[in-house]
Amino acid sequence: MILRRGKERLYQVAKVSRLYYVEGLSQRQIASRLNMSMAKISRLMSEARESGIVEIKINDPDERFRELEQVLEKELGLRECIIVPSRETKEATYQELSRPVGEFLSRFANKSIRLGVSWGETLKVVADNLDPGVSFSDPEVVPIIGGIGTIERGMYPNSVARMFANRIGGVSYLINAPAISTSKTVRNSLFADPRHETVFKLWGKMDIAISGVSALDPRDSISLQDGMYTEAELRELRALGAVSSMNSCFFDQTGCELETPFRDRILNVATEGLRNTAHVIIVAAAPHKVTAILSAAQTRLVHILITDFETAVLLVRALHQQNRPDHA
Amino acid sequence: MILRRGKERLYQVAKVSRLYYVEGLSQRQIASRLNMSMAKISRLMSEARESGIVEIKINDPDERFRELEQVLEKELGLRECIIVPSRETKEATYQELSRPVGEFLSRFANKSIRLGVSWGETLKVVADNLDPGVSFSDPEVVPIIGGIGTIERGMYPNSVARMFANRIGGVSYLINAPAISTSKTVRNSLFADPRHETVFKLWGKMDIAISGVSALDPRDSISLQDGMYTEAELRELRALGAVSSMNSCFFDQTGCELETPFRDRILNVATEGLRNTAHVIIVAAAPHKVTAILSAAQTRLVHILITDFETAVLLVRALHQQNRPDHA
DNA sequence: GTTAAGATTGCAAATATTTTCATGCATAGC
DNA sequence: GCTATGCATGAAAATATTTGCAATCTTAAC
Repeated sequence: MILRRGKERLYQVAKVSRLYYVEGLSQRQIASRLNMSMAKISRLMSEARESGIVEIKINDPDERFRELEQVLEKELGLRECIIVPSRETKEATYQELSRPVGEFLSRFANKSIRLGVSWGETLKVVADNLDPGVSFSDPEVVPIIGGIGTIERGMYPNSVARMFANRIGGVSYLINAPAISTSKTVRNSLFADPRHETVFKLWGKMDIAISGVSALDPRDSISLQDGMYTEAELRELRALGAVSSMNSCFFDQTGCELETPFRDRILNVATEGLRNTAHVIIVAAAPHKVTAILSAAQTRLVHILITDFETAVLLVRALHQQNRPDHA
Repeated sequence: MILRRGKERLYQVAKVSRLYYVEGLSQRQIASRLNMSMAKISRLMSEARESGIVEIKINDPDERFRELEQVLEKELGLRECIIVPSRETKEATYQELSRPVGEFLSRFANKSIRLGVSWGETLKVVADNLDPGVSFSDPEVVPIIGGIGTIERGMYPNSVARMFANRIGGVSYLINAPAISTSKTVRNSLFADPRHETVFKLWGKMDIAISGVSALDPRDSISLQDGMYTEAELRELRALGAVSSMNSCFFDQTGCELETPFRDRILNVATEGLRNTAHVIIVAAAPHKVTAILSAAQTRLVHILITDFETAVLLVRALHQQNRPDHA
C-alpha cells in the first residue's frame, strides 16, 4: 500500500517540490499553505528525491577528478583526497600539487600553525611553489626527520622546512643531526642533546604534517642518497615485506609498520608523533608509487592524500583488482 | 572581489556540493571533515545553487499544469490553484474536477469538518463523482444558499449538499426556504424562523466552503432557473457592472461586491460568512467563465481555485493582456 | 603610506528540517 | 469475524541549516 492514492501522491510530490525548489518557499510555509503538517512536507520532499522527481545535478568541470577523489576517500578511509591534473613532466605535475597544499593551509588563515615536513623531490617542488595566499599567526615549520645527504639539493628535511617557512611567512627549525645514526647509542645521545630539545618536543605538538611517500624504488630519490641506505639494506627491507616508507618508517602491503634493522638508529618523528597530529597529509604523484601509496594509506596514519590524476586512476584500478582477485 | 581565489573557490564549491548532495553528508560532517566552519559550508552551498554548479530539476509529468497553477496562484493571490486536464465534454471535464476536490478534503481525514456548498451544474457533477478515499469524524454539509427551482435537477443547494454528505459519509442540512424571497420582510421572517436557526448558525462556523462561479451568462445554469432572475433583472445586474456571482452575491470586474436590488431579499451565507471560512474553494471550468473567475478571485474571498487546463490557459492570457494593455 | 568601502569570516542566535515515537487504520492471514 | 503486521500520520524532540552581527582582512583610491 505504498502508493494507495498513487497518482495524487505523485501530484503532491511534484507540486510541493516546485514550491520548495522553484518558488523557494520553506517547508513550514508550504505546510501552512497546503494545510499539511511540516513532517508531511519533509517526507514528500524525501520521496521527491528518492523517486527521482527531483533531480540534483552537479556541474563540475572536473567531474572525473571529484569522482575519483570520492572513491579514494571512501576506499582508503581518507578524510580528504585531492587530485590535480597530470602534466607532461614530473616537475610540472609536482608543481600542480603545491596548489592544493596551499589551499589546505589557507584554511588555517590567521591561526597559528605548527607544521611538520619531511623531505624528497616532491616536497621540494611543492615547497618551492607554495602560495597559501593568506597569512598565519606565528607559523612554525619543523623537519620531522634528521639530516640527509652531504650535498645541498634543496630537498632534504632542513631545506624543505626552510622553504615552507619562507612561503608561509614563519620560522623553521633546524636539525643538526643525521637521520640515521651509526648506532642506537649515537642516536640516543643525539636525541638527548639539549640543543634539540625544542625541536623534538615539537614533534609531539604538530598541527599538520606533510610527508612524501617512498616506494623503495630506484626511481625514488631515496636511491640518490649518499649512503642513506645501502643496496643490501634496501634488499633486506624488501625482503621484510616493506613496500612503502614515510620519513624512514617502513610499512608492508597491509600498512603495518615493520621492525627494521634501523628502527632504533633513526632520528624521526616516528609513527606515534604522526598519530598525535590532527592533519597528516601525504603528497605523492607517480605511477610507480601506487603500491606504496596504498600501503601508506592503510597505516591509518594519513588523513589527506594529494596526488595526480594518472596516479589516482592507477590507485583505483589497483584497489579494484585487489577487491576482486578472481575476476582478474 | 566576489571570487578572490576564483579557481579554488569553484573547486571547493564543487567538492562540497558533491559531498552534500551525492554522498549525503550533513553540512556539519563536511565542516568537521574539511576543517571549515559550518557557516562556511552553508555559504558554499548557497553559492553552489546560485552559480548553477548545483542544478535542481523537477521531473514533473504535468509540468505545464504546475507552471500554470503557480502563475495563477501568484497573480491571483491564491493559496492554491489546481488544474485538471480538459476533456471533450463538459460533463467529463467536470468529473475531472471532482478528483482534486476529493483530494483536498482528504487532507482533513479523521477530522471533523463542516462543509458549506453552493450549487450548479459543476458542483452537481463534482458531488456525484466525489471520492475522498478517507473518512471523517462527524462531517456536516450545509447548503450556503436557500432553495432554487421547482424541478429537482440534482444541482440545487439542498441536493448538492445531500450528495456531498453521502460521498463523505456525513449528514447534510436542508433549507426549506427560497434563495430569493419576494420581499425583504419575507426574507427576514424566514431568517428568523427558529427551525432554520441551526443551519444559519452553521454559516458562521464552516471550515470549508465550496462554490461555483456564475458568469451571468446564458451558458450558465443560472439562466435555466425557473424565475430565479428575470431577463430584465439580469440586464440590470450587468448594467451595474456585475460580471460574476457566487451564491447570488454579485461582483464587478475588480472583485467588489455590488449593491444589487436583491441584496436584502436573498437568503445566503453572504460574503461575511465566507470571510470567516478558513478554506473557500471555487470550482469552475469553462472558457466563458474566464472573466467571472478573475472577478471572483479578486474578491479575496477565495483561497483555492480548481479549474481545467483550457480555462487556465485563458485565465493566464487574460491576465497578461490586462497587465500590458498597450502591448495588445 | 593611509583610509574607506566592501568582502569574508566565525560565532551564536534564530530558523528550518528531519526523526522519533505513539497512535490509529487498513490489509492480510487466520 | 478477529488479530497481527505494517503503514501513515502529527506532535514534539532532536538535528541541521541559515543568518545577524561584529571583527578582520582586502583592495583600491587617494
